[in-house]
Amino acid sequence: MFPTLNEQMDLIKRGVFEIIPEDALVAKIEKSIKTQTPLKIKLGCDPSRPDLHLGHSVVLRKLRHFQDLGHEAILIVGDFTGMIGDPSGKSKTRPSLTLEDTRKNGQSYFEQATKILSTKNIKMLYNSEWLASMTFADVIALASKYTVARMLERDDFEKRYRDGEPISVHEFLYPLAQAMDSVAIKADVELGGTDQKFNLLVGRDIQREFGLDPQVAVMLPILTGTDGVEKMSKSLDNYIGVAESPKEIYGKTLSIPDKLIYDYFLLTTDIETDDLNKIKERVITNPREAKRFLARTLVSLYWSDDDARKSEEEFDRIFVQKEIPDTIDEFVLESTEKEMNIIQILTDTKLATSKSDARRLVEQGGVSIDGNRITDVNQMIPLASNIIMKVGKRRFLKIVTEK
RNA sequence: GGGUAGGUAGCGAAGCGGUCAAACGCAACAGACUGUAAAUCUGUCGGCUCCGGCCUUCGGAGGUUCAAAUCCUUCCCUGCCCA
Repeated sequence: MFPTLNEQMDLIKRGVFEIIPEDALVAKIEKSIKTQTPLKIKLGCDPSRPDLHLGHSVVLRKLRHFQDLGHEAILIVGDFTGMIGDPSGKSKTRPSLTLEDTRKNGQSYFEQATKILSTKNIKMLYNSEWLASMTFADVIALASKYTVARMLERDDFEKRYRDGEPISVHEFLYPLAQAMDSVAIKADVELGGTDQKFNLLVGRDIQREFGLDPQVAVMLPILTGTDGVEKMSKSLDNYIGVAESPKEIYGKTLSIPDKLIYDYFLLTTDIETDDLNKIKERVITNPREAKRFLARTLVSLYWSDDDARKSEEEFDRIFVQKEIPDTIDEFVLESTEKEMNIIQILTDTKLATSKSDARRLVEQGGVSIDGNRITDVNQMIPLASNIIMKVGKRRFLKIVTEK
C-alpha cells in the first residue's frame, strides 16, 4: 500500500529546506509502513489572508506529496488564533479578526487549496473546536510551560524587542495556541515555511509535555516574490495568485527576475527531476525561453494547456507587438451628449481616481484612444461609436455609449 | 506609580511660529528603452481649478496668535529607564 521508505524520503525531501529531526521522520515512516497506518500531516492555514499565491503553494505542494504517498493531510484553519494575529515575519502587530471573518476565509482557503491538494485524504478542522473551550486556568497552565526568555529566542520577537517596537503579550500566546493544535490532532508531521521554525518546534515541546510523540518539523524555503527581493506576499503586491486569470499568471511570471526561474520550477511546479537539471542550463543559455516555459507551465497547472498557449499569444500581441488584447472589458457610458471631455471619461470609467489623476495621465502621455495618444487635457471625445481606451501599458477598456 | 522620548501623506523619515500640501528614501503611477509587467533612465505622486489660485491634511479635542505640523491645555496611543 505505501511506497518504500526510500521512495517516500526522495519525494519528501525534494525542495525541502530542513527536516527536524530527520531520523524521527524515518522512524515514523517505517512504523507507518509496518502498521499500514497513514501519518497525520498538519498544515496551519492563516485565515486572515484567504487569497492563496505561489508562496503558499510551495508548502501545499509538499502536503500534496505526502497525500500522494498515502498519508493524511490535516488542514487546521486558525479561526481562533486568527483573532490573536500571527507575529511571524511581521514587524508590527497584526489586526485581529472576528470569528465570522475567519470562518468565511477558511472556506475560501479550502476551495483554493484543493486546486493543489487531493480531496481524498484530507481533513479540515477549525482550531476554535478545542481552543475556544479552554478556560483561563488552562491557558495559564499552558503558558507556564514556556518562558519569556525562550519566546525571545525567536528572531522576530528578539528583533522587535531590541528595536524598541511593541510586542503585545497575546502574541506570545500564538505559538502556544498553534502547539495546542498539534496536541489536539496528534500531528506526526507539521509543515511550514522556514519562518515557522520556531512555532513548529514549540509544537514539539508542548506535545512532549502532553505525553505525545513529538511531531517532525518539515520546513520549506520561502518563495521570493516577483520583485526578486522580498518574500512573496499579498501586502507587498509581489505575488502570483493561484486563482488569478491565465494572463495574469502568465504576465506576472514573466516579470520575475531571471535568477528566480530555477527556484520557481523547483518549488512551484511538479517538473521531473531530470528536466529540472536541464532547466538549470537553459536559464543561462536562453533565459527568455526558460521563463516563457515556466509561465506556460504555471498557467497549465492552474488552468489548462490551452489557456497557457492563449496567454502566451496574447502577451506577445500586447507587449511585443504593442497591439490590443482580443478581449477587453466593456464600460457602458450613459450620456446624451455627442462628445465628452477626456478627463470626464477617465474619471467616469474609474480609469483615473480623480480629475487630478486623470490630468496627470494625459499630460504624461499615458492615455490613448483607438491607438491615438491624447495629449490635450481639454480634448473632447466624440461618442458616436465605441472607442477603445488604453491607459498605461496594460489597462484597456472598451467604451460603449448608450443614449 | 515615577521619569523620559515620541505619534507627520501608503510606509519609513525631515520639519519645530509664517517662504509647508510639507525635504528625502521606499512603494505606486506615467514615459523612454527592453525578451518581460524585470533592470535602467526621466517625470509625476492630497483634492478642486475659469491654471490666477482655492480647499482639506501633520494622533483626537479645545485654545493662544494677523498667522500653528510647529506654542499652550487636555485626552488617547507607543518606546525606553526606574519602582
